[in-house]
Amino acid sequence: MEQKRHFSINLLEWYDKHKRDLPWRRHRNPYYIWVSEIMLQQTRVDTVIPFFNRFIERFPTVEDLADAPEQDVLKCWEGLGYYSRARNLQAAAKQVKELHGGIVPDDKASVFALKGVGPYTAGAILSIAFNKPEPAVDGNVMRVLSRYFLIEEDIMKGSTRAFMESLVVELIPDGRASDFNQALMELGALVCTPKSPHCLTCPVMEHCSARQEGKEEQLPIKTKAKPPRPEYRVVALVEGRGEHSGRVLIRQRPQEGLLARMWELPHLQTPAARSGRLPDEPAMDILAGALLEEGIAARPIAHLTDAEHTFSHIHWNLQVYRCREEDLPQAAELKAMYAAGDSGEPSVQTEYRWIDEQDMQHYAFPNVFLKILQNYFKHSSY
DNA sequence: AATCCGGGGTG
DNA sequence: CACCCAGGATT
Repeated sequence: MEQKRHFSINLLEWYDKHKRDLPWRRHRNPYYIWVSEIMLQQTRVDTVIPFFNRFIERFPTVEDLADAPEQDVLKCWEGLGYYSRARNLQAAAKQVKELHGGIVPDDKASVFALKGVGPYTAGAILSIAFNKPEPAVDGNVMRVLSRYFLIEEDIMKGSTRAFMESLVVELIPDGRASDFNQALMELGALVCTPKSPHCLTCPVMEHCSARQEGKEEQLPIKTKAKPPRPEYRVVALVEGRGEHSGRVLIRQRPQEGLLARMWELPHLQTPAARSGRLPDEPAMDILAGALLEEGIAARPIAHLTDAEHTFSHIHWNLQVYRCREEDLPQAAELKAMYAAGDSGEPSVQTEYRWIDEQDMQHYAFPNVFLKILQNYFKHSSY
């Protein structure tokens, strides 16, 4: 069909002139492409660039990544979000080292078998790094195609994605899979933007069906995500005394689940007051009780700050209280009990550490705790 | 097919 | 501030 031919030819011509100079485009190194594609999942190019440069500097090869301590990998990912991407990437690096001698495989089955690599990323690696005619359909691509071809199906449906993938395969010009897939995404990022697309500078405007129908702003059709549910939490920022003077208490999150194995300030969920936020006195009482139960010898002193953190499905409302380490004999005994007591199950004991500002270098925190800690150390004059 | 995973940008 | 961006794993 003429509309398809026009699209492929003009898009490629545009890309040859407008392609951005990006760190992972300076070499055709499959490892660079792979790392960049994982980072670019749900994350914008401008955000990714500094993280990518630091990551490659720290882990120049697949083997360096495979052999690194996981905490180093998480620390390098700190602030980028979706930390399972980092954990999966390292697990996959170990796969590549052991199964493929450290060489990123170029066959579909092997690439798809890598941890953290699904249909999109497999297609991106195979096409961009190895120029194989595989589709790499992400949000950008679905937006561009839904507009140009006036596809009014819900892009959240698997069947719509499958249709788009078959369409891309038809559109890839012989021998140009790498450039073509990158061009599609580049157009979505720079021209065919979610809001107010820049149709007047678009290389394929002439035969764009949505543009002709005046529907470009209405596409793509997409079911809305559910709003995140609110959660209310009280957080303890425990200031050490005596041998812990000038340091604060942090703990490591559980091995699995949300923010797995990252570090944080001790906190617990509380019921929501009518206004959401609990009044200080009850919140401090709850926190005091919880700290004691955890075997932490500390007492809440005063409200320090509030913070928020939004995940895709949860919205944390955090009330942070400055607490003071106490040497309560009861607490010490409780702590000893907890340490010695085992319920028979191989449960991992929560790790607690006392850290100062410099020690933060060694621990990976979610942004919300990173900011609370940085702000605290900046203003505290111990 | 539905749910669980962060963080930043735009208007 | 409301709204947007969305791949992969798991169940």
